Order: sequence, then structure tokens, then C-alpha cells
Amino acid sequence: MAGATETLIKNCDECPIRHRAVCARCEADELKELDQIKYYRKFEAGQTVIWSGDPMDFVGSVVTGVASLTQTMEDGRTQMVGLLLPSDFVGRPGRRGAAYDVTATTDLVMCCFRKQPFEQMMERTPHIAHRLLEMTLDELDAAREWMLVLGRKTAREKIASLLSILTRRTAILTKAGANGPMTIDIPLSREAMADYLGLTLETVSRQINALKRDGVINLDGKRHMTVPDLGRLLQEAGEDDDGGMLS
Amino acid sequence: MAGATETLIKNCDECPIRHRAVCARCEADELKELDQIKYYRKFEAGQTVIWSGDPMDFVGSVVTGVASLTQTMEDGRTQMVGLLLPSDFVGRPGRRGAAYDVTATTDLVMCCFRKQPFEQMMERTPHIAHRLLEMTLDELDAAREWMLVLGRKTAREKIASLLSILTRRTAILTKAGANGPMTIDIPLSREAMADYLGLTLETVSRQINALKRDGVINLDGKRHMTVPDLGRLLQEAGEDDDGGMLS
DNA sequence: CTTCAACTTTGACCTAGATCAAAAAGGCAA
DNA sequence: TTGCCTTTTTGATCTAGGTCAAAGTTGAAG
Repeated sequence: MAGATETLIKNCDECPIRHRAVCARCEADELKELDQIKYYRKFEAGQTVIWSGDPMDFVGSVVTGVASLTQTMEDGRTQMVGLLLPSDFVGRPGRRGAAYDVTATTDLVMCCFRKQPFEQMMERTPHIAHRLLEMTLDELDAAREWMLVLGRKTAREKIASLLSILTRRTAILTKAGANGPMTIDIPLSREAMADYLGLTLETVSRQINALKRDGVINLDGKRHMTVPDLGRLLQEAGEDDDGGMLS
Repeated sequence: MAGATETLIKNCDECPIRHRAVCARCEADELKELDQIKYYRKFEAGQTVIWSGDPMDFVGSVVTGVASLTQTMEDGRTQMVGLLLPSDFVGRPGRRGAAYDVTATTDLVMCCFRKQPFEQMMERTPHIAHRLLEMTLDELDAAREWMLVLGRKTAREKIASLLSILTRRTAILTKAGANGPMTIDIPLSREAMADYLGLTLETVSRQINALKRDGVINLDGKRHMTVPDLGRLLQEAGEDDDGGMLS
């Protein structure tokens, strides 16, 4: 169904993730080289990008939309282990098969690179290798942050944590200051949220409505919310208030 | 107390982690250069290596012993987010402060590199940068594996998962085949295990004794166990039986 | 404008694991 | 060897969140 009908010819100059993705540090000539091995792929919400274990002949970046990495046990229990927002990288250079199921949770556009040539190019292009290391370290931090959420937070705190992440990422993309009320859309079904948070969808539903009742968020529709006070939301998430101190 | 009395002069050739750490791919001349900026540090069990947020003037590798990365909320809830075994890397090049508390859970020896020169060397030494990327990707996989444990596994499965990890890592270091019964020591207190697994120490104690009653493990002392059948343990951990398929 | 199927909410009840509280069991210094 | 302190085990009870079941909602296809 996902026809490659409308060919997406994009110029890197006007690419929305030009300065955040693996290619962020690339010079014009390097971009040109990447251009030789790249192609765009579109997926509809719900489509599977790749199954765990399948051989993967590409790596790539999320350009628009949201994808998720998911792990499943034999008996069907599933845990989302990564939420891929625009500019996030998919795939592991040097590895044959996919380690996780990758699914489009919204309509999705990816900028893919053929794996072989990308790996070769990485060998001789420090700009790419370096940026990838940096991004991987960031993802590792995010994963560890999430371990705290999964291991020690209450259901309410878990929900607030997820909504905080979505709010912050939206703020960055929108370039909105983190002051006034913000309108966010939630690119996940209740079930997907449950899989991310290690909860059941019923608990997710109950806690979201509790946060709404308590005025922490306002819902308009199921996939849209307004956050009147980000500080309050962060507090509900049990975050350190003092803000970040790293660099 | 941890006197630097007995100076540890080590030759990389006889270093137990020579071929698994960041330096794994280094040539003789690169090792020599690293040698200029390295020093060994010893910690006693229980000592803190560095506090979250503190400026870090080194990065390094665990040579012997075990360290843990821990995150703590204001109200005292804590979650271990990494278990650092020999050859694992500590610290993030490019970042000023430590992101987590690092604690020695057993007596510990680290091979430290002064941060500034290490970062500079990384810039011009692809062997190091490449190996670090590889190790970071492995850690990211491990963290994601752990998200499944934290989010979806039962207490019994969590314990079995942790014991599996310890067993496998020991098997690798010992080079023992994974066939006969194996004797493992557990480098963590019940409380540390609880912090790793998102449980209370009481639950850890109960589940360990349940596994013992059921013959999945044999305890001799609190910090020592024998695994008669690794397959059985893995099954209790709820792992895919088919073994790995990646590369 | 209907209709149907997928998603979401709500309710009633139950259980795995938390919490609270003692007792054992080590381990080590004197 | 004794005594003290830390770690671990065990027991009794409680509760957050899971499970099961039944209504709402919604939105896209006719």
C-alpha cells in the first residue's frame, strides 16, 4: 500500500533534521557522497519498518513522524525500548540483523542509507563516526533515564514522565520557549504508551484522566493535550527541579 | 584509607582486559601513547568512585572488580542503571560532569586516562573512537534488554535474568564452556540486586530462596552459587531459547 | 447519515510485590 | 570466645496496579 509513487526528492539544505541527524557535521562534499547512497522511504502509521532478526540492508534517520523499537517475549509481553523521533538514528553499523521490531507509530518518513556503502564511508569520515558516537551516547543516557522510570516510578509518575518527554521534544522542534501553555500532540495510542511504560492500557487511561482531573494537563481529543504549567508536569514526573547540569 | 601505597605498575601485555577494553584495537605505539596519560586507581568495596554531577577529570576502564551506576530520586528511591564488569568503560568523552553515581560494589581496580589528553587522542586515533562506539552500542543494547526486564518481567524472572547475566559474564572470563555445572560468585548485596531489578530487598531474598528450593541454583554462602543447568536458569529468566542470532 | 470496528473509558475484583516488623545469621574487632 | 553491627531471612499484612468484563467514543468506509 505504501506506494513509492510520489518520489520524495529532498535537498539536504531544506531537510528539517539537517543539523541534528547523523549527517549534522557533514560538509557539502560529504553530503554529496551520502546523497549517492541514500533514498527516502515512507511508512503509514502502524506499518512495520523491520522485524527483529531480519537482515537489514540499510540504516537511516527518522525525518518526520515517530517510530518505536519494541521487544517481545514468547508469551506476548512486549516492552517498547526506544521512541524514535525526528533526527533519531535507526540501525547498527556492523550488525547484520535488526535487534528489535521497528514500527511506525505515526506516518513516517525515513532517510535511508544503503548499509554497506554507509559503513565504508563511516570508516573514512570522522564527521559521521563522531556524530554517531555522540548520538549513541545520548541514547544510552535516555535509556538509563528510562530504567529509572520503569524500575522505580509509580504509574502516575510514569505517565507524567512520558508526557514530559513529548512536551520537551515538541518544544525543541517548535522552538517555543518553555514558558506559557503548550499544545502537544501525543503520537501514541494508549496501548503503545502502556508498552513504553511497563503498564497496562487500562492503567494508562486511568492515570491520564486523573492528571486531567487534577488540572495537570488538559485534553482535547485523545491525541492532543495542553500543558498549562510545564513545571507542574515535571514535578508530577518526580524530576529533579534544578534543571540539567551536564554538558 | 585506599592508600596508593602499593603502586600498581602494569604492563598492558599482561593486562586481563587488554583485548576487550577501549584499547582493544590499539597498536603498540598507540598503547605507548596511552601509557603516558594513564594511571591506576583502587577502590574498596562500598567506596564511591564519583558522585553524579561532580566534574570528572578522567575516563577509564574497570580492570578487576565490579562497579555500579546508580540514579537516585530526591525521596531516596534509587535505581541501578549499569553494572560495570571488567573491561567496561566509565565516563563520557565530551561531557564535563558525571551523569550518575559510580560506586565500587566489590574491591575495584580501574585503569584511568586523564580526560583532556584522552579526548584529544581520540580525535586522531580511529582505533579508539571506533572501539568506543562499538562498546557504547553494546551497552545500549544491554540497557534496552534491561528495560524489558524492568518493565515486563516478574520478580522471579528478574532474579533469574540477573543471575544469568552474571553466569554468562563469568563463563566468558573463565573461558569455561557453558555445559557442566558452574560456580559463580555474586558481587552484589541483596540491596544492590534490588536496586538493579526495581524490587525490594525482601522480595530479592524470597525469590532467591525460591529458586534454590526449586533446584534452579544452589547456594553456598550468600555470595556464592552453583548453577547446575544454565538452560534451566535461562528458561526461568524467560529468555528466547534459540540463542543469539546477531552479529 | 449509518455502520462497524478499533480504540478508550469505567467498574469490580484480585494478586504480586511492597511495607512493616522481628528474628536469624554472619563477620570481625577486641 | 564474646559481643556488636550489618546483612539476610522470614512472617504478617496491605495496596498499587493488574485482570476481567462491559460500556462508551470515534472515525473512516459505504
